[in-house]
Amino acid sequence: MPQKLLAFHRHNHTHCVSSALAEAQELCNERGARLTPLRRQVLELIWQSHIPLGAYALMDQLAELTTRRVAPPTVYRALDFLLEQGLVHRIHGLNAFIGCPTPGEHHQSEFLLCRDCGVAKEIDSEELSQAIRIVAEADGFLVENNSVEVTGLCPNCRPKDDAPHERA
Amino acid sequence: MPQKLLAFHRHNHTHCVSSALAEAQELCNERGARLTPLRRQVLELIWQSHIPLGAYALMDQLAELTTRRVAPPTVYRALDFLLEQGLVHRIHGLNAFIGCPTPGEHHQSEFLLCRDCGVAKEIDSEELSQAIRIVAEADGFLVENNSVEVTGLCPNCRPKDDAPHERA
DNA sequence: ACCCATGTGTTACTATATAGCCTCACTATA
DNA sequence: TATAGTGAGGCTATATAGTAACACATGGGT
Ligand SMILES: [Zn+2]
Ligand SMILES: [Zn+2]
Ligand SMILES: [Zn+2]
Ligand SMILES: [Zn+2]
Repeated sequence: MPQKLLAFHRHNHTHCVSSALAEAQELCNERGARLTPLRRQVLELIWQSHIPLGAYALMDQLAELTTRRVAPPTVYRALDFLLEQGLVHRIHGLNAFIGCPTPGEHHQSEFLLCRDCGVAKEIDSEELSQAIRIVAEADGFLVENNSVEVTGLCPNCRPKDDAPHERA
Repeated sequence: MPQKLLAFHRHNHTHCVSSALAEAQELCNERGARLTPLRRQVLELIWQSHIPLGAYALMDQLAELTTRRVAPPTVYRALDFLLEQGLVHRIHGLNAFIGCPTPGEHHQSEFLLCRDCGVAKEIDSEELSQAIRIVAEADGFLVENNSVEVTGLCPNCRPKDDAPHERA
């Protein structure tokens, strides 16, 4: 299983980062898009964890790294580029951004968000997208884009109440 | 069919408003919650159409109606109350609020959003919620709340390309 | 050399949301 | 009746998120 789909489990995250960056570079090359140093750096910062990162947090980290002041437009422009290229997704409910583990393929923005540890896991379920399409079409609605943000507790943070039998 | 589920179709919207307000009052009575004049007025303003309304737009309208200055906390507190009572939903992708046509029942926040006319229609599909639960459970994720915002074109705004046969 | 397109720096600003404090009205006791 | 508690809402200020507009730089084509 690809590391990048293991957000909720212990995994070699260094591999997530390096493969995300490599894939991004490759995609941009194919498309003639320019993954500039700034854009790459922003992407790398977003991939530092599986927890969505806000634009201003990103800005601060960037400022520390470059030891220069970084203004909002700088980071928002980089984010816009990454969003256009499908390399990151925006999590509206958190005003934050998260790296896409499967860029390149057109897909929707569908996430499980743990309210305790903050980790976001992208879900890519044909059944789910299908269910949405069916509901929409029943209303004569033409779907262009969907955003699913499911909040709850990830396997690490949910109570282990499977066997609460008070065994002495 | 209840008026309030006809967002995309011509309907007697006055009835949406009056029944929403009546239902809200009833629910609040049952629960011992206080639907104060301000809260009622905010709810009524939100129900003025099926287009989600931003907090600041709401504020301005409220200020005009009362001919007094209205500060953000006033409207946000009313909105918080209405959200808690499940009388309105927040549309994160638009930073806006919309009346709930079926308050009382516990349900998720799932919407079709027309990017052209702006109308939002709440969808209440057990299949969709089910699909989400299944996907989440496959990851060991405990769902607490889900937010689905499907963007596209409503039946009125989508191109009528069903029979584009260029008949003279 | 020049032009042009694209990316980034910079300032200023708009938009959205919250913190904290005060007063008022209502209610529950003493 | 006094009085303390509670919750709603007015108010100022502030925090957080996102954008507009202009200046400058680079790099490629002519
Ligand atoms: Zn990882
Ligand atoms: Zn993705
Ligand atoms: Zn209506
Ligand atoms: Zn609802």
